[in-house]
Amino acid sequence: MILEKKKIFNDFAASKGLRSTRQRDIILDIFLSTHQHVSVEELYLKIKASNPGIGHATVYRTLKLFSEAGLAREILLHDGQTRYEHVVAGEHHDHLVCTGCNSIIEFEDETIENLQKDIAARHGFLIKNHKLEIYGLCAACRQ
Amino acid sequence: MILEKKKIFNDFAASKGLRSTRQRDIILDIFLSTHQHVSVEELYLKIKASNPGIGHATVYRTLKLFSEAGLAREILLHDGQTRYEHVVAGEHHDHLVCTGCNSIIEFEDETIENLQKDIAARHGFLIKNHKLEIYGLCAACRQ
DNA sequence: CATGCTTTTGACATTCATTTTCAGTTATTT
DNA sequence: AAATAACTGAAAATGAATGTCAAAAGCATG
Ligand SMILES: [Mn+2]
Ligand SMILES: [Mn+2]
Ligand SMILES: [Zn+2]
Ligand SMILES: [Zn+2]
Repeated sequence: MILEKKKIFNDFAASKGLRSTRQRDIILDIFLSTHQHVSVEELYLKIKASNPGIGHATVYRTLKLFSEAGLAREILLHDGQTRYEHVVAGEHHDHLVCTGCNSIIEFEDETIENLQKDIAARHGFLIKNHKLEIYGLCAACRQ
Repeated sequence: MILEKKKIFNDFAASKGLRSTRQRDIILDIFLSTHQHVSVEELYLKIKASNPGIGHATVYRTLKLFSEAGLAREILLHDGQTRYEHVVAGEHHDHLVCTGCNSIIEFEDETIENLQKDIAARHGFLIKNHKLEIYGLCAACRQ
């Protein structure tokens, strides 16, 4: 799984003529060790703990590369911080975002996905990606 | 229509003990004269053209009030600028956003809305609001 | 309509996430 | 090893949005 992801990135890097660097290896390792929906700052702090030398800019730049490589997906919720989540090949999901405790519940709904395709088709629109976020209170926070 | 919206705002202002000011009147007039999805900066520039005195902060503050009053809805697309659109009572729609020409197509789909409610219910989640944005290329930009 | 109290305003400073810059470092090719 | 090009990180810059605060304006009261 992790090796597979590293291979995906290496192949992407090779195809783009990118160099293999210590920083990219470290950032990838640490990104792969995180759970869903890490903010750049969270990741940066985690990286800095073991590798004090690595700078903000490099983390930002590298996460964008992961995103291009198809390893990561950028998520923009409503708190002004960009988050990244792991991409699982062939899978897609959307989010229920709790504004009480900031937790995120993932869901998939094929019918919604298909309806989106229908709507786009009806307008001659070519879908690149989409975001469906439902904001509210999770079961725990409703009490 | 416009008078009705002004009344909604006046009632809201009254209920909140807000004062009636020249600036709020002007900003409301100009907001009501715009079409969908104006960015704060666009609106600010339009306002400044006829009323050079009005400041950025006031425009930001006032748009938030319109939003609270139920006249306007905040929209956060992927360009880092907050936009506002007109709220039509009892109506809701989502957006197809063209990344080629920045145009926005609105759509409504009751089935999607209901499926969202089902999903939320299944997770014991209380919906406050949601956003569904489909990014891609409009018919014109696909050519 | 003068007074006094409270809200509002706007210039300016500040914040905060992200991006840019650029000189020094490092990876890769020869 | 030298040449070349990409990469890095510190610091500065950016840009949207918010906070500050003294002056201005709205509103209630006598
Ligand atoms: Mn997710
Ligand atoms: Mn709209
Ligand atoms: Zn919660
Ligand atoms: Zn277009």
